[in-house]
Amino acid sequence: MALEHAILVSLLEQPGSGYELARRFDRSIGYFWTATHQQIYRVLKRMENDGWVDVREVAQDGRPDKKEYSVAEAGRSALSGWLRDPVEPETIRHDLAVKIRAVAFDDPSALIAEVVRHREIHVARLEHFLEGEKRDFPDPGALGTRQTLQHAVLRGGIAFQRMHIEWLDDVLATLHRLRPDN
Amino acid sequence: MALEHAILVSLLEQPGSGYELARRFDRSIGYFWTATHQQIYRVLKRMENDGWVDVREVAQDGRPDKKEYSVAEAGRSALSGWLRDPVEPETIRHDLAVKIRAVAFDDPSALIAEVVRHREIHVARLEHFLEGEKRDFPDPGALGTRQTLQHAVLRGGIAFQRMHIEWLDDVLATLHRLRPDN
DNA sequence: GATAGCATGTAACGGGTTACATGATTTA
DNA sequence: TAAATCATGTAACCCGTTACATGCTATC
Repeated sequence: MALEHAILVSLLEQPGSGYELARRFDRSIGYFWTATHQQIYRVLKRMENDGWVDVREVAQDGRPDKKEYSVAEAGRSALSGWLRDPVEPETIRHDLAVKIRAVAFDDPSALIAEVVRHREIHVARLEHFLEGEKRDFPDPGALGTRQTLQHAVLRGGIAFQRMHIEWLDDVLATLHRLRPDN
Repeated sequence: MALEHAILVSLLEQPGSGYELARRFDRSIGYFWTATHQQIYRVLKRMENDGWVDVREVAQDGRPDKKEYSVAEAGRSALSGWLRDPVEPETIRHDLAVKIRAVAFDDPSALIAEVVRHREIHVARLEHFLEGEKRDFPDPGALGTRQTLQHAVLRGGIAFQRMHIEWLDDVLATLHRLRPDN
């Protein structure tokens, strides 16, 4: 499990509330990890109980109060220990691949639309990532350590989207070859 | 959720026991989906209760009896309906990416070994996939529908491994640039 | 005699998803 | 006045992981 560690990294980069963390998981952290606010609040509470994070009530005007979390010493060393533990490479669970093999027992036409839809989503994500790259890392030669690492992770997200788009093109060509009448 | 649908596809390709399904999930289905025998037995029981699969007790000599499952009509139409429903593209959850960003607050050297380890695992998986390709699809021009689709899925797995290896090389170069003394 | 393979399960735990719930403020 | 944003949570359900459990047969 890395959600708690992803939260620790994000809070080390910048302390913030559960709500703010949820927004970060929609943006930069979303390049490699997703989490909903429900998950985040649940884990934050556990981390608070375990002494991994400190909380500070912050009054705001024109907005609800918030709880600002920051990393405590125990959290820092928990992260450090985890960094030294091996983690498993990601296992693939790809619904589309199941559907592709299922087409052998069904009509391909419905799947073609679905593959096109997925392709569009990956193209949109790629564009979003490329915009983020242009905005946040315009001069890759002149980055600090933190940004150099963030950029390397973002390049992984970009490569992931590009690979998907190419593979989906391949799948589409294959599906069309199955029915030349289409 | 696609485990039950992956099982349906596998049983359509070839009826079999829970044990046999578990082995298939270690092999060809493992290109795009993983599952343990515990999961499979649990889901098979549910599918049996729902009338998606039929069971037949098969006595064997020199081996324990087994329950051979095959797809029932209700299972076939459930799969057909699912094929027509949109599924979400995979969300990325990448522990290594969390670790990479965490390095900004820790020593990079431990991570380098971990990245090298991951790279080796992906190289081994790539080789395994390429062997499977050579063995099962030696003449891609002369495949039936089912195998053409299986091959397309396998090409996705191959592309996934290649992308990973390239990205991990990129990450390693980045980490080394952070510490030119290493 | 020990290990590996065949075959089927139960139980406990934690994580992820979805739905539900509240309440204030700002903007269209 | 309706919708969007800020902010925090509870509850239920299912899925995936890990550990435990049994017992037979074939091979080394």
